[in-house]
Amino acid sequence: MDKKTLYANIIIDISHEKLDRTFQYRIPEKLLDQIHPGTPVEIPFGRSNRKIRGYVVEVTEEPEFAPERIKPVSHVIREGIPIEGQLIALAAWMRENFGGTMNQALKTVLPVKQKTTEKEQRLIWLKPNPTTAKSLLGELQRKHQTARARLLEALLEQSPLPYETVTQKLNITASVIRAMQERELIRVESIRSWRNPLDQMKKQGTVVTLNPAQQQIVTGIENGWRSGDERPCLIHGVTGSGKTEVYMELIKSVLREGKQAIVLIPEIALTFQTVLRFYNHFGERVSILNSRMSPGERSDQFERAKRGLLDVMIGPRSALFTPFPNLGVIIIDEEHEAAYKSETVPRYHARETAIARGMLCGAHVVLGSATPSVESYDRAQQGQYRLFEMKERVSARPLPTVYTVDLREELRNGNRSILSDRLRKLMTDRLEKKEQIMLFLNRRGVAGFVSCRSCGEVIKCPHCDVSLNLHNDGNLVCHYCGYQQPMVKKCPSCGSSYVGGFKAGTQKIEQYVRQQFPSARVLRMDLDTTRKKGGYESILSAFSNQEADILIGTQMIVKGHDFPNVTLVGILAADLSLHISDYRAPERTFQLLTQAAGRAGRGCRQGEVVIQTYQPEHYSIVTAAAQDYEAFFQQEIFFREMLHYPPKWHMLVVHAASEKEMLVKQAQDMLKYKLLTKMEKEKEHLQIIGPADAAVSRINDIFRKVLYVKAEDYQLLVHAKNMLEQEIRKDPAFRAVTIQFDFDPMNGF
DNA sequence: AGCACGCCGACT
DNA sequence: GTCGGCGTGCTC
Repeated sequence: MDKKTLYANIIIDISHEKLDRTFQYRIPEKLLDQIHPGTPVEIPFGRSNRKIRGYVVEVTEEPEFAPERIKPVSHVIREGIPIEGQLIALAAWMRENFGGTMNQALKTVLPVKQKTTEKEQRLIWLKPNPTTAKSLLGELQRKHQTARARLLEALLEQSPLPYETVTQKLNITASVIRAMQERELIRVESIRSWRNPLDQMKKQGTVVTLNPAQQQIVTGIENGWRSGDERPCLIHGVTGSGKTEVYMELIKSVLREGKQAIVLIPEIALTFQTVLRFYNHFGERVSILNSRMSPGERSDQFERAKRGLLDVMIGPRSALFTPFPNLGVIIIDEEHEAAYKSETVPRYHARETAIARGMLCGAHVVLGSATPSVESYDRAQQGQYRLFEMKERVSARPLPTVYTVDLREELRNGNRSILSDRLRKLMTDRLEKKEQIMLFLNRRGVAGFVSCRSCGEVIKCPHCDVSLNLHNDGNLVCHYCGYQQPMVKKCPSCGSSYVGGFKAGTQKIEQYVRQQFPSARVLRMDLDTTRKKGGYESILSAFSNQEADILIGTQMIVKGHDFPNVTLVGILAADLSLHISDYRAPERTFQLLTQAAGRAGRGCRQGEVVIQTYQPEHYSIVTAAAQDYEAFFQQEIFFREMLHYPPKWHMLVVHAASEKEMLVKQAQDMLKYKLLTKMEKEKEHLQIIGPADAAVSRINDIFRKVLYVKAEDYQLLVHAKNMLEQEIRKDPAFRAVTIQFDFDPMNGF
């Protein structure tokens, strides 16, 4: 095979919007094996071929330009890969492993260059004293050097002047400013003031002492690091076991080596208390990111990190790309959270990406959770991660007592209400004792599954083992394979005609609770009540200040908030989240129940938890009630293996969307055909399912279909994706269809 | 950003 | 004619 000429797309190391794109250069043969995405190179640029630095972003065979006009790369810059190069290399890794274009990956990793924000100010000062300046002005006017005279005159009036005023209002170009600087007529000074999200915080300087269990874990992890063990560490610690102190201790030891730390947390857990704990420890050298910050504010934080003004960055998924020059550790708290998977292209998983970044720059990765993802725990079992267990709550607070209530039995006993007898009695008791209660309804993602109220049986797809969804046309549909059947009239298991969907929402529950306990003060927290700005915080702080006795809510009430006075948690319909049409439903359910249960008894009093369910025998519920993660995991991994789901197998979802339904169908059929023909050899290791309608098959008149490809080997799916991406680029038939890839999806389909 | 190019008025 | 300043447009 003859050697093709390769080209490198390169971004220039200059911060100016006009140059914020790639330029293409030829790769000389002798540099071929040294040039990869992220490599810093020197290139000739512009008419004068002045030598400048750039970063390789992509290597391609396709010249996007008349080949004779493409200049060659001069050479590779050797001395250390700076942070930009690392992040570009990371972007390339993300593109390869999660799909999309290099541009999309770069936009995710490198924050868009901000135009000079209000906070960045360059000032121009008059250098000579006014008398000399005046005589100079006369001279300039005599020589008709209009631009210089204009600037000098303005400066005599007022000095300093902002750079922008000078260039825009006075219409002075940069070349004039440079020339005047050289002749010592003016002085340009840039002041950078940073917006600091933690400005008003007051440091309290607490001293944290670790208990023996925490200290043991810190020592264990550090010993591994010292002996060169580069495997990620997974800390499995029950709620309340004090993982945060362990993180802080690990961060301290990394800082002692002059390195920096990133702490990822789900956005919803980024509370004032959490941040304050870190701030008390690390003071001014901590910053945070969150979704409410303006682009300018965010890029300020990145800029501070890059300039060595910060040591610790706390934030959601995107904080992973903080440009620390010498990153030492990445900590991912609540590593099982679905929020770590991006919903936009590239659909990367922060956990995998963190591990990739760790490899690139030699940083350690620490994962922590009370309910580790099945993926992570499996890897720990396989020895790919080091596993650390924290089984006790701090200061030996007992775990709550958990009762499971069978709602079918309640129905037989004539109780059709939302509250079981046991929960009602316990609620009355707590209201008398002036202790607080949380009622939890895990109903997110519940889209019309059908179950028997009498025996608990859920109508499932005979091919996919996920629940069927009731569509408006009266049919039951499987969102994995497209299987359809008419709505059942009777329960196929027990013959009862009491079958249907579960409809109760938080509003209805609130009404009922108010009616049952007229003297209780009730708060409700769901999408409706938190939509208003600050609604979320105000409800939480009201409950925290004991302005209410009962808090009713969805998912969002169970994530990481400590209410010491809560001693009773009621989970109203635990099996609701079991029936999302998603293979992760049992895992999600176990996690939610465990988290909800963990809310009870965080203070000094023992807590109690009531789990109401139609399926008390389901392993997710049994193991959650027993607070036995290990048992849940064993059961779950067995099913995953048997049904070829992640982490034992891997899954590539191909989404196609278009305004024309025909085109979507054609595109998916074509992609399936390509998979079958272009991967002849590997075909037997692939399972191709679909195409089928997406869970929401039509949004705003855009039709959507999905195709599933499963394989035991992740790399085989990457290969399949690369092949399909190439076909999509080649064939104009795909122009009118949007195709996206999603590996090991997290959020239903 | 930084450079060349071309236009324009001023000076010899 | 030529010189230097100034604005414009382009950079693979």
